[in-house]
Amino acid sequence: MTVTESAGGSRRGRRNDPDRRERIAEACLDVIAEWGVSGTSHRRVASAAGVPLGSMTYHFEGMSDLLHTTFGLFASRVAERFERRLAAATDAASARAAVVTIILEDVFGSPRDLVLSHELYTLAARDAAYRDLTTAWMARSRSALERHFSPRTARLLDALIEGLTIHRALDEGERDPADVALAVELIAAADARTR
Amino acid sequence: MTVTESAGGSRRGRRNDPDRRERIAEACLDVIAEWGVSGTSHRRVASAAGVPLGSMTYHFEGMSDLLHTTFGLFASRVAERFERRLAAATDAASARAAVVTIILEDVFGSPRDLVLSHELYTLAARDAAYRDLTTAWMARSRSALERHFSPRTARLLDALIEGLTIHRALDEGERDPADVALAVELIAAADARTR
Amino acid sequence: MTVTESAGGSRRGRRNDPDRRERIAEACLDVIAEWGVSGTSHRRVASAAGVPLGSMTYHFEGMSDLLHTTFGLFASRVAERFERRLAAATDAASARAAVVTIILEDVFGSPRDLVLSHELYTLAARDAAYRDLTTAWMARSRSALERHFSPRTARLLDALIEGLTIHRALDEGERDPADVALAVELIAAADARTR
Amino acid sequence: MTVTESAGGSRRGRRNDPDRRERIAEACLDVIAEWGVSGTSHRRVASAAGVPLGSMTYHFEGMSDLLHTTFGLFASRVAERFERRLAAATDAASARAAVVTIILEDVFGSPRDLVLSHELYTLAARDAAYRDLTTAWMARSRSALERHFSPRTARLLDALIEGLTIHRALDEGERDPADVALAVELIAAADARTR
DNA sequence: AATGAATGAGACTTCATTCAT
DNA sequence: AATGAATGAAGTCTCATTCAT
Repeated sequence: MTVTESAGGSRRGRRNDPDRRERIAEACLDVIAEWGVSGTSHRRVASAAGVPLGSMTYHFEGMSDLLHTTFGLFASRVAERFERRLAAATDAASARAAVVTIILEDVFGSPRDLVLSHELYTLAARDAAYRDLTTAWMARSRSALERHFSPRTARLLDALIEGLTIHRALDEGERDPADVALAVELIAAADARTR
Repeated sequence: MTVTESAGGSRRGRRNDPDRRERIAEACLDVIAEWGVSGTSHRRVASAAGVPLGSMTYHFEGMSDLLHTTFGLFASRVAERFERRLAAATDAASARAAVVTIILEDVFGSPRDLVLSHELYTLAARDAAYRDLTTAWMARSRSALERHFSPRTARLLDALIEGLTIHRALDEGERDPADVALAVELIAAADARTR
Repeated sequence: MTVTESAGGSRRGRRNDPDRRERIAEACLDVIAEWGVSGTSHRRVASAAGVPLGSMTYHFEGMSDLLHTTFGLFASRVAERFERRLAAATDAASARAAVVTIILEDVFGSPRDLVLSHELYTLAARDAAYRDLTTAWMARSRSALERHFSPRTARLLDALIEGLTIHRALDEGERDPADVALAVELIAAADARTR
Repeated sequence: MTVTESAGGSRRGRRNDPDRRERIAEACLDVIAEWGVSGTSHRRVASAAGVPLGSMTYHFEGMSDLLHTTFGLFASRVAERFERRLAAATDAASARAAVVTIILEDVFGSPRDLVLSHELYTLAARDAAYRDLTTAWMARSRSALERHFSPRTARLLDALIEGLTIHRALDEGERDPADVALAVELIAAADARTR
């Protein structure tokens, strides 16, 4: 193969580039984070990925295909981190602590992911074609929670995480981090009783 | 909304057709509901409102102004309904029932509002200029809840409503409506203890 | 824009260019003549008309609209010439001579019109949306012929004109102009008998 | 067709899949019938023929080569049918009947062939490179007619067929099939006299 | 011999905004 | 005060063709 351009001279060979598709999706994530779905164009993504414009519709059926692929990447990445957190918990108490950590650190801590989540939500709320992504994502979260909680509690905890996340993002007023721990306790406490 | 302008002295007038602006915002809401923020254009809104294209940039500074005004209208309308529900409650029990009703009927029941909410959330998550809208909206919700619950419980309930709403919208799997009532009970039960 | 506007003091403003649409159609005819319908693009027409690209879809709904308008112009222009020739004939003999002239001079004599005719025919053969143009055109020709011949003879003469035209255009072999006169006589001779 | 290449010695080979070229041309005919010459692309033809895109420019010099080959196939096929009809005629009367049949059934009866004919005509009217095809086609028709009619009558009959065909295709008004027989009689009658 | 990958040019169309009236 | 006309930029997508394999 012709390989990385650093080897060749000024020529930009790169004839076969099997990672091309993935690199584009990765760049697309950056573009969405910065410009929003509504500001995402083939041009901007191509430029961010360092590929010619014509490459976009060669590798992706169209904008929908590109967005779907990109958000699939994103959701799966976030879900993985979620799972890792909970897999590390050893008992009910540490599981509850893990949930609090997820909310306070993972979600509140990364504005980029938060923005991306909302972009996906909006897409999925409007267009069922993206709902497979959110459905699968939530299924993974729920499943991870079910290692430590009953199905019902898992559902409620997951919803709570979502709601706190949103309000943190959209409400400029200050919030007390202690609320998070309390809420988790309230919901999880039920688990002992109803399990 | 966009009070700034009409208050200023540099640009008087516009008093002779006060309905025009609002009619445009109303049409804009329809356009957003159908096409999304990303598909909303001056042309489409003008056409939906039955006003000439030139009218758009005459009555609104630009797209941001238009969107801000439009979503202000929307948020205020949804908040009003929320307040009305809770104002009708007479005691803690009926207040909890009101919350359940809000979730099951008002939110789950109107896909249009759900889509519009997400559009606004995404806008606000990315752009602080829209966060005054969401902040004010949530303040009204919280305040309405505080007629019956402690501030902390109000915050948690509000977050819960949000989270359940989202999951209902984005998860294609079936959900048990009874969960909603349970969750409200769990959160609100704390109120008695912590109040 | 640009509009070097010579004198004109109190003359109406040049901002409005009411002839714009027609000028574009005229330029489009040139482009089709040179590049064919298949080589006709907004860009080329805009450039030929000396208007900005954005002007194209402002003045015309789309390519179909542009082609339809343009060919309407063309057909009507050719039909006029046809009518004028026949209107000038005073008796059966001079009418037959007029038909021969039309074939030998008007049609054979202008390769441009011949090419344009074929472009329209192909369009109309495929797409019924253009058939109103050809139908109207033929109706005018027939009607002009009926000033001097019976309806049936008019139809046959018109068809003959068409056929000779095509063959002249597509057959590189030499043709005897006398054939044209003979054919017209053969068809028209029937007129005396069947009228 | 495109004999030039396979005859040359500089570019041997290609012997191991002789059907490939023809299969592509066949598919190209379908594509032209559906999309028109202007909508015909290598991609569409490759897809219709079930061959890889790269195969197109391998087997054909370019679009012109492809179109020329394809229309050669078409013209030869239509000419064959024409010849068969006339070869079956045994005397002047049955020959005239054959001509009427050709017009009424073969041409009027198959919209696909009509569209394809016009596509070729337009190509040939504009570009002399395709005129060898139409010239050869018409020579075959004329030759077939000359089995029964004088050269001059053959030419006129052929032109008449063409003209009636076009008018039938492009004029939405109703036509009387009897006209066809009459026209043939008028033209052919001359044959007896002038032969 | 044959082809999948890749690309730059250009296709049509929509857009927010400006400007003269 | 209000608007129709107009435009340059940018949108998505398709294309013929080249090239490395």
